[in-house]
Amino acid sequence: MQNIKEKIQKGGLKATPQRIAVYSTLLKLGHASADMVGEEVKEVFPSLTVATIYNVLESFVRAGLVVRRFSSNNKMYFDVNTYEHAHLYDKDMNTYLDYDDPGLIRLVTEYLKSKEIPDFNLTDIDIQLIGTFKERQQHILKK
Amino acid sequence: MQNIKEKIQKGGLKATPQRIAVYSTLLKLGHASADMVGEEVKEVFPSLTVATIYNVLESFVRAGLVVRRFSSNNKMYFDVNTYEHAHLYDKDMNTYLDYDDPGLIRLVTEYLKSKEIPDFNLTDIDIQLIGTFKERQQHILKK
DNA sequence: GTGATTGCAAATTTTTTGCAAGATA
DNA sequence: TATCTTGCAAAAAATTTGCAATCAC
Repeated sequence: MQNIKEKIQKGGLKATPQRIAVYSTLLKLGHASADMVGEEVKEVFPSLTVATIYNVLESFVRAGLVVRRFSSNNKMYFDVNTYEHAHLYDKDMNTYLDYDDPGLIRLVTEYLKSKEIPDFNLTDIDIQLIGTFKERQQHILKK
Repeated sequence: MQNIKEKIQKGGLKATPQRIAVYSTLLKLGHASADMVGEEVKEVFPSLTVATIYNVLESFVRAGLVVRRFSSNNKMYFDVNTYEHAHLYDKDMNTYLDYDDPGLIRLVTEYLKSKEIPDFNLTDIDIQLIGTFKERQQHILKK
């Protein structure tokens, strides 16, 4: 879409085809590790290099288009949804699912407003609900 | 201490000197990446290998003595404090600090009790307060 | 004694870098 | 055109593996 291009430019970045491809892949995936993006983006843009993918993702983070996601395996994850939302994290599969519950975020934000954490400049709240999905995708083997 | 040995054995593991060294290092550090543990443990046990450190940490995780910490850089972190607590995460320095606020955890736990998340077996809640520490350690350069 | 654990070295996986060529605003 | 961005290949960083020697129980 055209508005992807605009978003990228609004971040002060040049809207190259590579960036557009990565961004729209991220929109599709929601949150993904660098190589999940790589796998997926190759479908539409086979010539993209890993190095470029990392470059692009890094530029997105700097521009605030995307946010680094936390994980407990040793991979960097990225997330396009910059609105506030929590995550369900499947610890067996290392996968994320958005958990969209404005009430939860609001609750915590309100609570923290009353506390003043000394010497800390709070910019973000990240809530992960850790567990496992019952059945469903359990047949997919961890590689 | 003697009770480190007991804790390790209580987890069904053999209390080897390496494990004792790693565990007491973790107690000292609170939470640390594998190579932070490595750096630190070498002081007291110089012959320890990286491979062993990873083995030991992995065995601790399996035994429930230690918990994998979430991070947004590409490193695995580990945490000995298995009681529930939130974390302050300094995004510039990639460091953690315990944020010990039982009220916060309780608040969220209570809230989620009322919700039933479909198909999800919730085992843990992880709250990260992301930001930067004002001054203080800012002079330490990121490597 | 026996099975679990260590340590080595080498392999894998993930991320980063330097730099020349190319594309964007 | 001037600057930013890409792509390559190679390096660095982080984690894992196979296997023989060793140790804890």
